Formats: sequence, C-alpha cells, structure tokens
Amino acid sequence: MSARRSAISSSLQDRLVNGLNSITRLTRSEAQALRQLPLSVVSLEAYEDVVREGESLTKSCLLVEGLLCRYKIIAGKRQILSVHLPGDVPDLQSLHLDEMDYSLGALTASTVAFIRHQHIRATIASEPGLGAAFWRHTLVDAAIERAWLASLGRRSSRERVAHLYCEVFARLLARNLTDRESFALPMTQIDMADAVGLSQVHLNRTIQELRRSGVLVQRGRYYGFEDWTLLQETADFDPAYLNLRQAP
Amino acid sequence: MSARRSAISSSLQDRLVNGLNSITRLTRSEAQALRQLPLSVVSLEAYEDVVREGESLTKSCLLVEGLLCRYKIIAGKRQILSVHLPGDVPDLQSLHLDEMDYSLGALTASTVAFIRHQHIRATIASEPGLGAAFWRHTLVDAAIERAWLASLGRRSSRERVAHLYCEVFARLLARNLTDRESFALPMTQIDMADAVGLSQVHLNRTIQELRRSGVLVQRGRYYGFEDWTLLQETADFDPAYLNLRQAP
DNA sequence: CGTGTTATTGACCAACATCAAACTTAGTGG
DNA sequence: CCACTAAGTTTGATGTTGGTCAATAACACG
Repeated sequence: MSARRSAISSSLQDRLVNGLNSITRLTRSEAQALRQLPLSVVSLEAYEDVVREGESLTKSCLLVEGLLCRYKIIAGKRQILSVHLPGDVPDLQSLHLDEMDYSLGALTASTVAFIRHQHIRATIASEPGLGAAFWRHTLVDAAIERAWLASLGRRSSRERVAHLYCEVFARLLARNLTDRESFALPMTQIDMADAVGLSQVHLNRTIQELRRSGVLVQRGRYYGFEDWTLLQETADFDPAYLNLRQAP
Repeated sequence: MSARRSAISSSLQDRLVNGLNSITRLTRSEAQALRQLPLSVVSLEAYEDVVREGESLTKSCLLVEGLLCRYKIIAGKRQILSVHLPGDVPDLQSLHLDEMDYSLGALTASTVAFIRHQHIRATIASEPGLGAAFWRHTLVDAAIERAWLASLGRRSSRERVAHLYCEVFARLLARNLTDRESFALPMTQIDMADAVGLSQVHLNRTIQELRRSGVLVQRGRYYGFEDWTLLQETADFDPAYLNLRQAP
C-alpha cells in the first residue's frame, strides 16, 4: 500500500456522503459532519489486501475508487463474500467486533481512505443520527450477504451469476456511479468464480451460456448487459433487500 | 401464535441479558435497564412463522425457549440462513431496516417475547452502552452468516454438517444452555438439509457417513457428538468468528 | 392400531470439479 | 512497433458430488 497523508479534502468525504445517501437520507448537518472527518488516503494495486482475517483494527476503510471484496480462505480455497463499491465502508463492523472474521482485498487498482474509529465515534456522538446511518450501513451489508447465502444454497449457476450482475448494477446506479449503457463488471472470471462458489472452468461455461442466450454481452474485456428485464428475470432479482432509496 | 400479555417478569428479560452477555460484558446498570423492558410473550408451534419476508416491523422478537430460523424461499426451495437460540433477538435489524428481507420461523415449539422498537430506542437512549451491545449483536449475527456463506461455497457436505453442529454447540455453551454431555441438535433432517444447502436425501447419506466415522452419534431422535476434537477437526471449526467471551 | 411425518434405500441422471492443454490478450522491454 | 511473457480465457476429457424420483421402513402420536 502506498500511503499519502492528506489534508481534509472535501471530494473524498463526499464519497461517503454519497454512499450513505444511497441507503438513507442524511440531514444537511449530518452530511456536514461527515465532511469534517479526517481521512488518510492510500492507493492499492489489484489483489493487494487492506486487512487480513484475525487482525484487530482501530480504523475503518472508506472505498473511494475501485472495487474491493471480502473473502475467506477455506481449506486453501477462496470464497468471496461480498463486493464493495465506492462509498462503502466494508470493514465498519470492526468498530464493534474485536477481530476481523474475513480478509478485505482489492479486485482492481483502488483508492481507499482510512477513518480512525475514534473519529467515527466522535462524529456519532455529535450527530446521533449518524449512529443510525452507520448501523444501517452494516445491516444492509448483512442483508446483501444473506442474499448471497441464499443464492449459493438454492440458485443454479446461471441465476447466481446473473444475480451478481443485477446486484452490483443496482447498487452502482443508486449512487450515480453508472449509467444504463456503459455498465460492465470489471472482475476476472477467476474472481467471479470465487464469488459465486463455482470452479473457474464451470463459471466460464456458465458465462458463455448467458452470452449465447443474450443475457450478458461482452463489453471490452468484461461483460455487461443490454436487456435489463431479461437479466433481472433470469436472475429472479428483486432489489428490495438492498434497501436502496432509488432502485432500478 | 397464541399471545399472552405479561407483567414485567424478570426471568424473561434475563434471557436477553444472558444472550448479550455471551458476546459482550454488560454493566450492572445496563443489565438492570434490560430487565425493565416491557415484553409480550407468545407461544409458537413448530414451523409457525414469526414474521415473513416483506413485512415491516415495529417490534422485535426475543427468543426465550426453543429454536428459530431465518429462511428465504428461492424458486420454491427454502434456504435456512441461520439458526437462533434462546437469548437471541433474530429480527433486531428491523430496528433500522424498513422491510424484512427474510422470514423468521420456529423449528421447534418455542416461546418468544416481543419488544417494541420504541422501548428498545428508549433503553438505548438511557444506556448508550446498550446501543453498542445491540449493534454488536447484529454484527455477530452477520459474521455467523458470513461463515455459512463460506461454508456453502467452499466446504464439502461432511464439513458443512459438522460445522453446523460445532457452531450451535459453541453458542449454546457460551450461554450455559448445554453441558458437554447431553448436546443434541433437535432439527429434522429436512430442516438441516435446507440449512446446509443439500437435498434431504443427500443430507441423510452425509449424516450416515459422519455417524459411521464416529463424528456424530445418535442421541434419542437426533444427533450429537461424543468427541469434540474429532468433530471440530472434521469441520475445520474455529470459533473466533462467533465473538464469544467464552469459547469451547 | 392406524396415520402422518421422518428416515432410509436404490437407481439413475445432471451439475459441477479437476486436470491438462491450447489459445488470447494485455502489458513489457528492446 | 514487435517479440516476449504472464495472466486470463477457452476447450476437451473424465470423474465426483449431489439432485431427483420412487419406494419402503421406522417412528411418534393420537
């Protein structure tokens, strides 16, 4: 990680405001309080870890740019537990848990900004509504992981992959980080396989099938979609669990 | 559900104190505040639902006696997301989320006690430490679901089943609801199959295999274990994610 | 004793993993 | 700009795990 201490720079905190605003309605003074948070910016290369399972944290990490994922290694095999987008604070739960139960790594080159727990606590103390907002953030996160859990247990590989695309798209859209036309999920098939609990070979065949039936279309190096309704139907996707203020 | 309003009865709230105490250290005055919470007791038959996906709640449910589970129905198939033990408040997240993203049902005949959100909020306001405790409760819950997610994605059926036994045992032990000798998990194979994401037939064969290799032993109608080390090893179980104050 | 639920078995098939090799693409240094 | 390299993707062949269907056995309960 290459670190670079920063003065308080408003654009970074705005990411956080934007992220929280996608799932709740911040008041003007709450947003203002967030913009005062001292941050320390770090650049990450793809596949670099932010934290590892077992560590104890005194700061949490705001994703500013890029794509992070939570993961666990089980008997040498990696399972990706969730995917995180700019505006997320993926390890916020470390505010109240002693030890990380998963690792957090970058899927693409990314920028994160660390926020010390003491500053989060102070901000919550001065704006109690932010306590609810942060708590809600961790709860939405849990709801997303529940959806993945149900997916892994009971959905076919086709549905699982389509569902992942739906979820990420809906979340990006809710924070105005994509338009309907240019969406593509910049994950390698290896990573996506670990996210949906398949082998890389089988994931590849699943994607080919989705491509053949027009659900996914190649967008440069990665895949996106052209027909939202079709994607949503093959995924059996209902965005309610995302608790977004503005769902697709 | 057969309802029966209750006067403030200390033994019920003690369940909650006991549950929270297994993952955090409550102060005397926090425990005292919890014991003042007004509750309304309800008895459930096995397989009765407490709430359904999509509902909005103004009260949460403390499990007093029995066994509850979260579940989702995906394309007609049920996936159990977590198992809840006396002292848990499984739908606590409804305090900050608008709509249930899962259903909550009884696996065995159970007793629950509803707590109105307004009373929870008032209690937190008077004892801010309880805000952290409840938040932590929802976070531990999320960590447990992450462990299930990783299990479904990357563990064999043998390991998955053994892991479920380990988890429930560790959680029961941490709140003194079992001793080492008499533990048995009172779930039918049908329910357990839905919990570990297998078909009922295959789960049956998995259990037989675990039984043949001495990992599980029949205890009356259900199964338990005799050799904790063996169980733990076949499950590759590490209780850290449970965030218990006292792990096995 | 029935009767309904749960557990068990066998036969068969589909989904998915693994292994190994070939092919593509993006990025690198000359 | 081209060869070279490493990473990612695609393909084929083969074996394993786990699902489905259907029938039977074992309980639990009234």
